[in-house]
Amino acid sequence: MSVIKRPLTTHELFDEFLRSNRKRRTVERFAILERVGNTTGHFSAESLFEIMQNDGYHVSPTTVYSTLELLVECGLVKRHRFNNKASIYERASGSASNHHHLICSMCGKIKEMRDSDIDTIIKNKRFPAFTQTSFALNIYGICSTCTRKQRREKKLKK
Amino acid sequence: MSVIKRPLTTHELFDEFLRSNRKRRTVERFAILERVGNTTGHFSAESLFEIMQNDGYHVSPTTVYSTLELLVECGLVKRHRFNNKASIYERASGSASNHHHLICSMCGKIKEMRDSDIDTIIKNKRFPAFTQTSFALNIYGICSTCTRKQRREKKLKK
DNA sequence: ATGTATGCAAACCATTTGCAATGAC
DNA sequence: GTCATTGCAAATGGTTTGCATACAT
Repeated sequence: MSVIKRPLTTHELFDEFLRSNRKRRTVERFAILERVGNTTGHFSAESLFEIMQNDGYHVSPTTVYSTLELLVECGLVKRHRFNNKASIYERASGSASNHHHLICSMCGKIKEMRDSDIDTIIKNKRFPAFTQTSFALNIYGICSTCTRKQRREKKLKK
Repeated sequence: MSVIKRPLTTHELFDEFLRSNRKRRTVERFAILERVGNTTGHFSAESLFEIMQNDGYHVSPTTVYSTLELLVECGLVKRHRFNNKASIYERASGSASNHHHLICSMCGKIKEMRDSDIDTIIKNKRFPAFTQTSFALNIYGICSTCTRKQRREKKLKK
């Protein structure tokens, strides 16, 4: 009997999640998880669907949506609703590399940002009648490109 | 000539915003701003539209949407996209009373939370090539009601 | 006078739903 | 065998758009 502990793979985590919630472990669900595992940044339900198609793997959008919901539920994927209509997803890599988003109010571009001070202070906060599991921090502002654009436009007005 | 400074009213702020952006100061826009000023918590575009109707003031949903966008643009209103499909708005009261949201992942209920330590650390953060104007912090977790519900359900399973 | 804003209806489009067929258990 | 899941097509619903009319400038 092995006592060596290694972190569970995402496959194992998802498997266990499905098992313990009496949900079925279908090939589609694991095929989707696999493609999610290959993503590096943000992706939409639609782009994930296209990735599957390009791989020659047939799944319906319906299944992509429902599986993404499960993955969000079990914490393997994060879902964001920035300013566009479509939801944006991303892999929830280990909690160590939690990151936040800088969103330009002018062009909508999104950059990632890490800050352990912020992480620590928020994670250690306790709230009455509420058990924290995670948090999302979105910082709005103007990116340097748009700042320059703004300056140019102001000059023209004068 | 008066040198006494008082904070501008939201009406004045909006007026100035419209002026300087060469947008028209229509009665509808100010009528909507007035109703927004009477709200206390979260509201949707639809509920705001209904408030106007109940007041006997005729505006189209189109105008409500476009005016809300202007109000968000000039910082008088905040827009949130939590987990439902509809956007949620709220008045952006003075920056002093900035607040954040505790969102229950099970029932979706949203509570407000204030924390000056968190505010300070985030506000004072500087980012490369990005000028911060505001931020939104959403904390996810389980509310006490749902925690109790969870415990009951686990007992039943056994 | 000029052209933006309004309001209606129609379009949009990401997501959800209904339902028959499939397949995990 | 049972019943959740899949996949298609159709529905949903908040939001946006097109366009004629009204009105701020």
